Amino acid sequence: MVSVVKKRILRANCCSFQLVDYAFPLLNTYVLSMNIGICWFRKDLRLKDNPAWAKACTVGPVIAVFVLERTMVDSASELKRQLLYSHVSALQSELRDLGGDLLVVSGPAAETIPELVHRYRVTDLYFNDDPSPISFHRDETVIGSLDIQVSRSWGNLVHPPGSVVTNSGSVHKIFTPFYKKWLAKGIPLIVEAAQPVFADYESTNAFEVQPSQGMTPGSSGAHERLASFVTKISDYAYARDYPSIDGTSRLSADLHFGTIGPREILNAVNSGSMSAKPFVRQLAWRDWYAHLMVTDPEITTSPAKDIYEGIAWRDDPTSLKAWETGMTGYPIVDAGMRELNATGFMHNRVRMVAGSFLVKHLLIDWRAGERYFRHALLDGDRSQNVGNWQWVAGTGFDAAPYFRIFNPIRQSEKFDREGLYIRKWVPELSSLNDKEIHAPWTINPALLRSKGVELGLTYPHPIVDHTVARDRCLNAYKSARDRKPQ
DNA sequence: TTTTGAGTTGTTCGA
DNA sequence: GTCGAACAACTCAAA
Repeated sequence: MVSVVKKRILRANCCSFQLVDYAFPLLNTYVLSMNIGICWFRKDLRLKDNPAWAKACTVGPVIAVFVLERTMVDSASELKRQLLYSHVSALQSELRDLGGDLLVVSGPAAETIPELVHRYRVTDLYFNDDPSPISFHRDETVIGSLDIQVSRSWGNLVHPPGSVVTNSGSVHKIFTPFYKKWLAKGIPLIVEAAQPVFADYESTNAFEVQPSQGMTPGSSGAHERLASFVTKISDYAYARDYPSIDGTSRLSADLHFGTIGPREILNAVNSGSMSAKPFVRQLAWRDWYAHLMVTDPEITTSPAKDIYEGIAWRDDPTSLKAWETGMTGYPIVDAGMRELNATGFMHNRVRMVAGSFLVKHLLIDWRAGERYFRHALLDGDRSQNVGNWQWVAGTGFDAAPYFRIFNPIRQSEKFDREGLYIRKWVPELSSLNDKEIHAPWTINPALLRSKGVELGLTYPHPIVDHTVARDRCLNAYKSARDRKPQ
């Protein structure tokens, strides 16, 4: 489906002519020119609290652009792709309500942006930066091919990278001191955009949007989710640990796509209050992981702590597949992976358990898990995903110590005591009682059969033994540490 | 420069 | 069943 929308020409307020030094500085030749800006929307699919958009609106006629790149499509699950498309469509509607439009183009940004700059005689490019080195490299390439003004902002973090540092100016490697400094800076003001003046351009749709499944897309959806979370934020500290309770903010995908910014969230949750504190702390973690990736881009693909460079990861595609598909035989792990595959979301507590299981029980490289999560999670974001996987693997700054190995059975008993979460996502075990459901292999096979469960047939045998896997993991990490004495 | 205290989310063992 | 210690020293941050 390709719909072409002819744009109204809006020139009424278009009076931002100015004298600029143009093309021949040595001759000191001034010509009468007009600024035309592109606001390049990426992971900031909103108009409110968007510094790039706010700046773009102050200068002259503006063209709102979204570039759909191959890499974006390839690295995302079908669910994630559809969410992206529906957020982009929502932004397009918002812009149309303002009398403008979102120009959606397909192709590598390094080609499409320069083409647009040429076609519309663009003089200024605005966008919000992304902490991922892959995005950064792309942006550098785009900028390098242009000879126009470029304005970059940090729109999706509370405080920009480099602004929260130790007394000696370095980036914190421990979270708590970072958090204290971050808190002390307060909440930055939210920038409001002026009424935009749109340049004359046409929009085409580069993709088809499926009717959304439950989740209201765009900024309005994000604000609905925020409003609903605000009413129960005082329960967050307790409720967030229990996967059968809907106690988390469910704002992670909005933060990833930028349908809402963290500063707006901080304002809405009354961030100084005691009840908001544990949640605000999580937003600080988000900033920290982004800051670390900007200063230390290598952590995207290698351990932050180099003593762990030599861990002898196992190459085991069969186990990896079992993990990905929720067939490990550990009910809490499988429930998590199945929730992920079905919905594009996984509860935070279960992410830790499932992540730890892959890295420590299966001894599979955290990068394999990082790739899978980033693909499948609607909120899958490079800086956040890498930060959290390095935390789980124990290889990150201020990460879990290597000997802290989650016991998937204990975690299940503790945080899904009644098996509600497991029964929802692993229905073949739903006939088991609260005691039996966490570790079905410990139950008498005849009893299991009487409840319609036969291991190896209706549900897998556990692919590793907890105690054996735990020892194997400890040894693997220890020998990596021994090999790299420091 | 030296010193001191602190460090997301756990598990296991033995008293 | 409950409790404290060990896990393992190490790095970081700030006084």
